[in-house]
Amino acid sequence: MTLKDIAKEAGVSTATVSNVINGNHHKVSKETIDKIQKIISENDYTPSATARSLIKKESKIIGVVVPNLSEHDPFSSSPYNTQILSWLENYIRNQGYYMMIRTVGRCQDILQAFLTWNIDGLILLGAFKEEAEEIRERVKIPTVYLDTYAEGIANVGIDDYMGGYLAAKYLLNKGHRDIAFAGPVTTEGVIATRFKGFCDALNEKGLEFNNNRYVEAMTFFEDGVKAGKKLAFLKDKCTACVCMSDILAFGIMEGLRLSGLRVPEDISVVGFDNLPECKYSNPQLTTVSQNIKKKACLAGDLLFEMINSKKPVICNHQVTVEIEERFSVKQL
Amino acid sequence: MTLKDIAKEAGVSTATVSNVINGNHHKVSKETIDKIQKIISENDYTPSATARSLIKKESKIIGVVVPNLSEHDPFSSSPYNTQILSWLENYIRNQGYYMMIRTVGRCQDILQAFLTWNIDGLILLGAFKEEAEEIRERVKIPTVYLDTYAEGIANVGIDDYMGGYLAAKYLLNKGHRDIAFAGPVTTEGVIATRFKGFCDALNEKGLEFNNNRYVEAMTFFEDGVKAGKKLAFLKDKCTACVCMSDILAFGIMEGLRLSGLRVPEDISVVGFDNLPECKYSNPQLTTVSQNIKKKACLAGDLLFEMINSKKPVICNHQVTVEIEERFSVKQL
DNA sequence: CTGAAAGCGCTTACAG
DNA sequence: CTGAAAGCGCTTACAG
Repeated sequence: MTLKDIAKEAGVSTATVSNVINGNHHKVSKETIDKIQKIISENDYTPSATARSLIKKESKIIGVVVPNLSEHDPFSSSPYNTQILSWLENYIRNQGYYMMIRTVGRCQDILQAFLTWNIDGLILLGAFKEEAEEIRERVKIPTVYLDTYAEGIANVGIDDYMGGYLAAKYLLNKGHRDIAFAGPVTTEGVIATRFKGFCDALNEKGLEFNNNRYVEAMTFFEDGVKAGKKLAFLKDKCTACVCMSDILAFGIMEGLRLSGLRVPEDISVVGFDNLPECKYSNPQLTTVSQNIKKKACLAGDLLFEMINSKKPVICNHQVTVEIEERFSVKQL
Repeated sequence: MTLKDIAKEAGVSTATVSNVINGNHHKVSKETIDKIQKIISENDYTPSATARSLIKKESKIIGVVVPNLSEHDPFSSSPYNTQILSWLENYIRNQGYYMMIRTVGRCQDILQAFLTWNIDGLILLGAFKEEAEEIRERVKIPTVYLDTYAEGIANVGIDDYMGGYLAAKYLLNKGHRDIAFAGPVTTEGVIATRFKGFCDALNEKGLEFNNNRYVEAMTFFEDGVKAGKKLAFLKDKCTACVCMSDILAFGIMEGLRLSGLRVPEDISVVGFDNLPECKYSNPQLTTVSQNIKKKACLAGDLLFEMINSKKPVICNHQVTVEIEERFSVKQL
C-alpha cells in the first residue's frame, strides 16, 4: 500500500494525502482529512521512510560508531561502551529517531558506508585524536564525540585529570604511599591525562611516581588477571593500585587472588567507571565514578542542538567525577 | 556528488555508471570501467543507500527489537540482552549489513515504524507468545525470535527444561533438599519451563517442591536484594536457591549478606546465564551456562538463510545448557 | 557495449 | 482547498 493507492482510493491527489500525513491540516478540508485518515488506519499504512528520506535529505537515523580494539570482538567486551550505548539508545528513541550501530576497528573505515544512509547525526565513542581530525574534515553532518581529545569538535568527556588525582588522593589519605598504576600506556588522551592527575597528587605529597609501578594492561578482564599476577610480584612492592577501568580492576583482583594476595588486606585496588558490576564484585569495588547516563544525555543534547539549529557546535564538556567508596581499599 | 554527475563527467549514461558500480562488468567496456572508477575514487563517491533501497526493496538493514520491562530503562539493564546484542552486531556486520536497534515496551508498538525502513530482516529478543503470534501474521519479512515459545516461527532458544533440571540436580547431588526457586512467576514460556524441569528433578528424588519457597522476583539486581532478604527469613528454611538469572543471583546474594547470611556457608546460590560477571562476583557464581554467542550465531544463520533463500523457515533450535561450577554452592 | 526512459514512493513549489 | 508536475538518486528492462 502506497501513498498513491490511498490517493486513488480517496479520489484525491497524492499531494493532498501527503499533506494529511504530514499534519499540514490547514491546507486540507476537514472532510478530506477524515476520509484519508480513515483509509490510512484501515489499511495500517505507514509511509516509506526510504522514499521520504531520499527527498527530504534526512532520515531520522543517528549513527553510532563503537571503536573496538579488534573487529572480531563484540562491543560487550567493553561494558563501559555498552552502558553508554544503552543510554544513547534511550535518548535517541525518545527523540523519535532510530539508532544504527556499528562496531569498527578504525573509525574512518565505516564512515563512508555509514553516511550513505543520509544519517542525520553521528556519535563516536572513544575515537583517537587523528581519527577525529580526519573525520572532522570529511564529515559534514552533526557529529558528537565521547572521550576524545581533539580540537574543533563537539566532545563530551569527563574530568580525567581529576579522576586520576582523586584516586591517588584517596589512597594517600588512607595512608598508602607505594601506589601502582595499571592501564594502557599512552602519551595523550584519556589515560595520559588521568595519569598526570595521579602523579600530581603524589607530587603534592612530596612523592614521586616510580615508573616500575606502571603495570601495562589493556582494560579487559584477562589482561587484568595477568597484570594482577605481575603486580603481586613487583620488585618495588605496592600497597595499592589504581586501575584504568573497573573491568581491569576485577581482573587484577583475580590475578592477585591467584597469586595468594587478598584484597584489600594485602593490597588495595581502585577502579574507574563505577559500572553496576562494582556492586557484585569481590570485594565490592571502590572506584572513580563517572556519570555515564549524564554523559550520554549531554551527548544527545549536543547532537540534537546541532541537528535542530543546523549549526555546528564546538565545545568540550567535562563531566565531574567522584570517588565511590566501597570495600576494596584498606586504611593503613 | 550523484551518479548523474559522474555520468556527465564521464560522458556516459547513468545506466552505464550504475553497471560499473554494481559490478556488471561484462556489460561495460574495459576503458569505460576504468574511466568511471577513476572519477568515483577521485570524488570519494558512495551511492545513496536510500535511493538504492527504494528501488531494490531491500536495505541491508537488520532490525533488532529489544523488549524492555519499561520503555524508560536502557537495554543494559539486562546484561543478557546486551551480550546477545553485541554478538548479533558482530554477525550482522560480518555479513555486510547494518544493525538498527530499538528498545520497546511491547513489540508491536515499534513494528510498523521499523518496517518502514524496508529492513531485510528482523530479530526479536524475548518476545511473548501473543506478541509473536501477532507479529507472525503481520510481518512478511524474515524474522527470527530468541527465547520465544510460540508455534510457526523460527526460534532460537535453549533447553530451558534441562536448565532447571540440571540446577536442581546439581544441588541435590551436593546434598541439598530444601531448595528455593527465585524468579518471575509465569504460566508458560522460558521461566515456567525451567521451573518444570526444576520440579521434576526434585520429584525424581521423591521430593515435592514447597510453593512457599517460590521467591517472586524480577531479574534485576535491586529486586534480587529484596528477594534475598525475603529468602533469609523464609519460614520454610532453605539451604539453597536457584535463581532465574545471574543478575538476580547477585542481588539475592547481596540481600542475604545484608541479612547476615553468608554464601555459600549458610545458603547456596545457583544463577542462570553464565554472564562474564559471574567471574567477578562474591563468591564467584555457580550457574547454568547458556552459550550466548552460539545462540546469536544460530539466529544469524537462520535469518540469513531466510533472506538468501527467500523462503520462510519454521524451526525451534534448543541450544544445550550445562552447569558452570564455581564457588557459590556448598557441599552439605 | 551503450543509452533513453520509466519508475521506486514520496514531497514540494506552483498554479488554479 | 486541491491537483499536475517535477524531482530526490538510483536500477532495470528494453532497444539499438
